[in-house]
Amino acid sequence: MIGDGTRGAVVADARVFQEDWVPGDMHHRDAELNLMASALKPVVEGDPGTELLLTGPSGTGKTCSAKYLLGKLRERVLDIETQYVNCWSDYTRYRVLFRILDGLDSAEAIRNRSSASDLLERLREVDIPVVVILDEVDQLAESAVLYELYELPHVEMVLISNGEAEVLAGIDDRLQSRLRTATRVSFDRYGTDALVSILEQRAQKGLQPDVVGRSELEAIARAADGNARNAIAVLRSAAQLAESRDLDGIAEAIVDDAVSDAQTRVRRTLLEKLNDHQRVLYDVIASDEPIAPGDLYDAYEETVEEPRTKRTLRTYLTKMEQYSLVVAEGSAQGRRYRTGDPGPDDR
DNA sequence: GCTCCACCGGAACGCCGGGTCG
DNA sequence: CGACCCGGCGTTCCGGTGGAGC
Repeated sequence: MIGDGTRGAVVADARVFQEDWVPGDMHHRDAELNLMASALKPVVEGDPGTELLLTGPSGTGKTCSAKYLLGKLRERVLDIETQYVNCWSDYTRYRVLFRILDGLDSAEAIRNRSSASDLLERLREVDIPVVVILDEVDQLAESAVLYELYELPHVEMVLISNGEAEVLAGIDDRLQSRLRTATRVSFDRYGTDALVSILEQRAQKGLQPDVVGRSELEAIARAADGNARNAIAVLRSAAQLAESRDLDGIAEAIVDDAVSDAQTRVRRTLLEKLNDHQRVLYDVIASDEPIAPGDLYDAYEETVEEPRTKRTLRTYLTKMEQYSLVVAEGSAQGRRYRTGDPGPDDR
């Protein structure tokens, strides 16, 4: 097998199970896709369209639908650019603009000493329509950039967030009122049947023939609670577990193990994103939960050689809370921290 | 070719207002 | 009310970078 080291007895193409994989045809999101397509239609004809605002719980196909639709758009339209930005990792004005230009310009056109204003100017000079997906837009620290992008007539924004309130909370009034005309599309959790059909699609593309049956997929779908991302992650874990155990298929008995394996994988991935100080904080909480803020800082201070200040720890804890690695309960003196479960719910 | 310096983004952090529990 | 905690905001510091001057 040339150029493909991913084949095994069970897994045929591991790429299908990666989070950013976009299927060739979307299932169960026809109504949402139609709404989105009609909002983007003027853009294709060179007119400004209305901004799109996609909301709904995680794992309901918001990102996938947006990427899918923009992919289709690029197939049909020559003079259009699309770009995906995840505001979770690119949360500053500079990084958002850089990411957008990154997909448009040749890389060397962006000099490292360019300021954010330079980048905005460069984007202003682009002479074809640009459709930008801004995923997890509520994570943006400098939301003023949204207004700057809105002001560019040839830039069309697709904003994605769990809830509308989260988006509107951080942005200034001018943009808030203008976003009232945005096309809103809300995504609901998938039903079990829909999840099974999504899993079937992935299995057909990513697994060897006949290694998993419908009843196993149903078991996985039921465990996923309407969340396609989780369902696919569990299927991936199940396939890898089956392979490592030298089985020739995915039996229902393996599903429970696959669920916890997928959770472990998520947690490990998140923990790897923490710096040393944040990791110490997590370990302190894990070893002595629930723990009061004062005690947490004392324990941290004893462990680390050059401790950060309390103010910085608060910033760290907020971040870890957003990852769902940490849960904070109560307020003021009643505050307690404990470890959380990254998984079904949002980060 | 080398050094110095101006400038950038981003992290750390001090300050402080506001909220809340005991 | 007092002690404690959170988080927004402005400032400072630092590493990276590349151009000016020698």
